[in-house]
Amino acid sequence: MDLSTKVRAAFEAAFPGNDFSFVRAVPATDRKFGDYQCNDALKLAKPMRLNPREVAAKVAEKLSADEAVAKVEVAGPGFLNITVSGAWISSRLGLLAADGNLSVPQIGKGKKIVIDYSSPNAAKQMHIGHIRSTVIGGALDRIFRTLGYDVIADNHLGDWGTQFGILIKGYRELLTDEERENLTVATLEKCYVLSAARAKEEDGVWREGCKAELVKLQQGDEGNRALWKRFIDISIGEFERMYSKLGVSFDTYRGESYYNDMMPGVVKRLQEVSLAVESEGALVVNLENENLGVAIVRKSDGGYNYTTSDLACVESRVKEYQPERIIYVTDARQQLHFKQWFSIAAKLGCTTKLVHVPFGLMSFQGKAISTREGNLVRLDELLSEAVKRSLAIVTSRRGSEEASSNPSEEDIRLAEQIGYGAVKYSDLSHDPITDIDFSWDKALALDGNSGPYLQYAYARVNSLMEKAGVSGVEGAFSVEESSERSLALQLLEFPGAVVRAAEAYKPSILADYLFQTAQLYSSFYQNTPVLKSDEETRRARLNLCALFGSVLSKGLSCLGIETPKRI
RNA sequence: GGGGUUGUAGCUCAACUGGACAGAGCGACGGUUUCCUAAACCGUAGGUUCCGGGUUCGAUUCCCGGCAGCCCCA
Repeated sequence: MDLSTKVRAAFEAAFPGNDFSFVRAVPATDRKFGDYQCNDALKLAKPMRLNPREVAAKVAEKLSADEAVAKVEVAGPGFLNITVSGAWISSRLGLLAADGNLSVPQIGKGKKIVIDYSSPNAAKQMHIGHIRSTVIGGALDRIFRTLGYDVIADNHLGDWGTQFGILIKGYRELLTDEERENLTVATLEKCYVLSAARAKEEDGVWREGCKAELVKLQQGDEGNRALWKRFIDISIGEFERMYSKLGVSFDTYRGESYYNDMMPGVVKRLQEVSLAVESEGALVVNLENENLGVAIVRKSDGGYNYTTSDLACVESRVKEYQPERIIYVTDARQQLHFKQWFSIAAKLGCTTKLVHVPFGLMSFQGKAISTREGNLVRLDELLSEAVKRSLAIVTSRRGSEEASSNPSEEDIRLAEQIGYGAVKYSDLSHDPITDIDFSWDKALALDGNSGPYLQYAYARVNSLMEKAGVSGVEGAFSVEESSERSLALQLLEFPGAVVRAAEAYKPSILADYLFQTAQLYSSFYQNTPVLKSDEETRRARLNLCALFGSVLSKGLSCLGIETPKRI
């Protein structure tokens, strides 16, 4: 039984007949107060018209009867400070180690959720602005799966719209045969820029040509359709190269085009229930009484916009999957848009929980990232730089000239794991809502609170276990010294950290937990001998190390970060 | 003009949803490799949590009013 349950039971025993479901024990803010604290006696005192210290004292009396509790004290205005027994900690560690999920509760069992993230535009290269949605979404994806949810990861590609008219025209007339043969996203991007520039330069003929290609595409012309399909396939192929480096993968790539034909139906339904009304030629939904302004669902030229396509998309997903909720990971600028269409969806009878997870803007050199600003750093450029920097350290640690001038395959692979881990961790370790001004040094930090710090801790624990000739937990745990105790108590918090990260939609909560855990381990490692201690202590400490390794590895895998066995 | 969001150490960020003396990393200064990987560990310095009110036994956290940055809408 976990401690919160025990404390709750003590409240129940002391004051029968009340609802104590909110009562919980949390790790003590300061170890000198004990291992755990409970502040809930203070909340009860007023409604019960009792002195808070007396409430706490009565609960303490009941609690002290429990053999898991070594000491319980009432402090300050009515805090309960609880010290648990070493035996209890050991038995809890045993439960954690014995469970394949490390006691992470399977609260999502039988529940389906859709997570919509990354969503780059087709035919354009990914850049550092795409990291956040991809990495945060990817982490949430893995965290929810760890909690037992059946997750459908969907990539809502920008794969439809006027840019394809421009692209097709450019492809037909501006590219060389060779470029057409070996088509890449970089070529497509260049092709788009050239063609768009020409259309803009008052070249009416060119512009009309682009428009004509678009119309043909929309009307299902076979040639244009095939070309479009090819652009999309090439784009996805290249995106997947990035995704594999970032540790994410998608179940579906349903871009805007997938929902295109459903939009008239959505508009029709909006009109049927009189939600949408004509205004200056456009069709709009007025949400002013909710302070959400006005959402346009069909423009005056007959075109649709994102509100309509998002409504079509949600209808489609609900019909196909009946998910418990749908999570959208996009930048914070879109908050109003999401509030608007969430509200409309609810009015159309959608009962699925819709969640927008907004993240802060990424800028570079103080400016929003854009081609126009010329501050666009391509994602593959960042990732190769990450590998380059970690490779330099990896090879220098090898010590030989040979290793640094001619790195082995193995070292390169290691440098990739470290470099990508550094990039991912630097984003995931912050609250998503924080704005980030990109800098190479921040994105590629290799020491302190960084991905490599965590990977290093893992490599060390792994090496320790190898030397000891053990592969995992064997036999009982035992915690004696304070460095063991601190680490042990921290390890017990792992399931809670995963749950909190999911509830708040913040992978940063898990990242922060793992960093703190690794810090406690590093300190333990430095100051507490393992291999050289006597047989009994050695086995117990090795168990603690093994469990730390499992927690770290599972936690990092939730963040999409690899844990090499050796660094 | 309306709305959202952020404001915490020199810099980058935490603070488990209202708890005890606000914690880390980087940077600075000092120390630790005959000992399980020094990408590490230990220590020192550094704070009016933007400002002013309010609620509360208790506020970085909640409420009201300002100020500043970023963003969205018109």
